[in-house]
Amino acid sequence: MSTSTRRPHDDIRQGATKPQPVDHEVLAVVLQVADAALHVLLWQHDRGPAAGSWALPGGPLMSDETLGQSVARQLAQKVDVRHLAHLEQLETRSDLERDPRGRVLATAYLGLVPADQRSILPADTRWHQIHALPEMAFDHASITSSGIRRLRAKLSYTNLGFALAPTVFTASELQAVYQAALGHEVSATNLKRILVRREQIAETGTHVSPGRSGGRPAAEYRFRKRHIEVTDQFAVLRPPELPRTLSG
Amino acid sequence: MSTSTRRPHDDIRQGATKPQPVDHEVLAVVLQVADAALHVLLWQHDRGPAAGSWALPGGPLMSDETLGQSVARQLAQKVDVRHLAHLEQLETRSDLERDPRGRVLATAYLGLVPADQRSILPADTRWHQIHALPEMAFDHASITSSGIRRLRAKLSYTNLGFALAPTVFTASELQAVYQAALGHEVSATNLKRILVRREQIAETGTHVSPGRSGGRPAAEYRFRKRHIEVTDQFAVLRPPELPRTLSG
DNA sequence: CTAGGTTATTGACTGTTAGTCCATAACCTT
DNA sequence: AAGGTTATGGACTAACAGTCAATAACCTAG
Repeated sequence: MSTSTRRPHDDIRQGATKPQPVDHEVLAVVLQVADAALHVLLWQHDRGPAAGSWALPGGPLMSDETLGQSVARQLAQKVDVRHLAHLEQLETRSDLERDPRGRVLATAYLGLVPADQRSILPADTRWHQIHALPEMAFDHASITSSGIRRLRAKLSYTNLGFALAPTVFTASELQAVYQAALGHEVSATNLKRILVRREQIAETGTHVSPGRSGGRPAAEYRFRKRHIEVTDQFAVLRPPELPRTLSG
Repeated sequence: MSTSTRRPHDDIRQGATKPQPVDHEVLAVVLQVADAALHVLLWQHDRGPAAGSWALPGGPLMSDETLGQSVARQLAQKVDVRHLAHLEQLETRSDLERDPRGRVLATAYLGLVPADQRSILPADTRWHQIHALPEMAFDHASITSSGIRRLRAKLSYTNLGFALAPTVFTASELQAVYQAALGHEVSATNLKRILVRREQIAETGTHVSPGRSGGRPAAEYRFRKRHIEVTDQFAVLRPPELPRTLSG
């Protein structure tokens, strides 16, 4: 103990290396579907060791804010944060060499913007297709991959689609969003049936105004919940007392 | 923008709050099944503001180690780390008030010990049943809940059972492990069939030596992989070109 | 006004996965 | 040998997912 006030625990062995405070930054992998492709928000360094390369939005953690507050504050400089339908913590990177300027821990977040939101971006900021990424700073490419992997996994067993789809959408539009996000073909028929059965989406009762497509007007749907929930369907080996559905 | 100096890197505006380095600690939620119950490893504070209450193993991050190295090093003081069959990052907590001694970020890990490993513990350290937890320090109870939630989810859609079960086990033993970890009844017949179909476990060809139980000798199994893998079965809306099985 | 094009929707059919139950197997002890 | 105990496998059902084709509801061209 002694009189030092800067110790997480009471009893710290002194060694060659000390538990000294470390710089900490926040980063965000912000994803949106547009033009049938998944995009990530990046901004371009104009100086420093990574000048010219593209980086995830973020910046240093301030002393009086939580990580969540920090990422929201810093994202606000790049995109309208009111457009973010979802924001969750992803992981914390701690490689000693991840930033050549010195040791910086980085906590990454995953943010999702619905496909119908149009953001006004600063001059140094752009959406990039995930299949045509530019040269990226530090470990940001790797962090981006983590974010995409997390999104794809959660699309399968949660209702996270609400954060990528428009508020109201047709089965075709939803299919296009999932297809772009998952990176492979998706059947609109099957997708709609699965999400209705899981009670993630419901018909609004309205239809697309006829004449726009030349075909039959499509029924419109919306997600029933706009916060993340895990599909219980998916929970293999569920408790025996719970009936799987209300039927029979 | 323009000449504004509020940029995440290179150039930091000085304000009321500064991006000053912050203390960082590592914590571990180490879980093991024993006596038909899930247990978590805790040690008891003998001084400081949380004296008497129980804490997760961990401690301050040193300046020359990654978070993963740090948690391994600190866990070694409480348990034989060679027993850990799995260790993964869980989340980073950043509440300003999580530790009354001052601001400390904490990155939590989830560690798993197979049921047949017997650890020799220090005097201040004990396994606690998760349904009979003592008073816990700071936000450690909440972090423990996160770890348990993560374990239970991953037991459903990954082969993470390998990290809780003994190397070789019978269907009954596996059922007991899953039942304790999941916290509800599990059918041994169904469990074995599901894990065999997913190709997570396979028969060793051996049987339990007769005479120990009075009944028919049980066949023994082992997990085929001892690193985590996601069940592809579970991936709803999988790519259409992939056949689901080899049949047909 | 009708024929044919386009998109959407529904239902039928199939195969896979999971949950339950019971008969049988393989050991034990008395 | 009978009866107890634990393990195993098969039968059955239900739920879930994937595919396809028929039909519906709009359009435009002629």
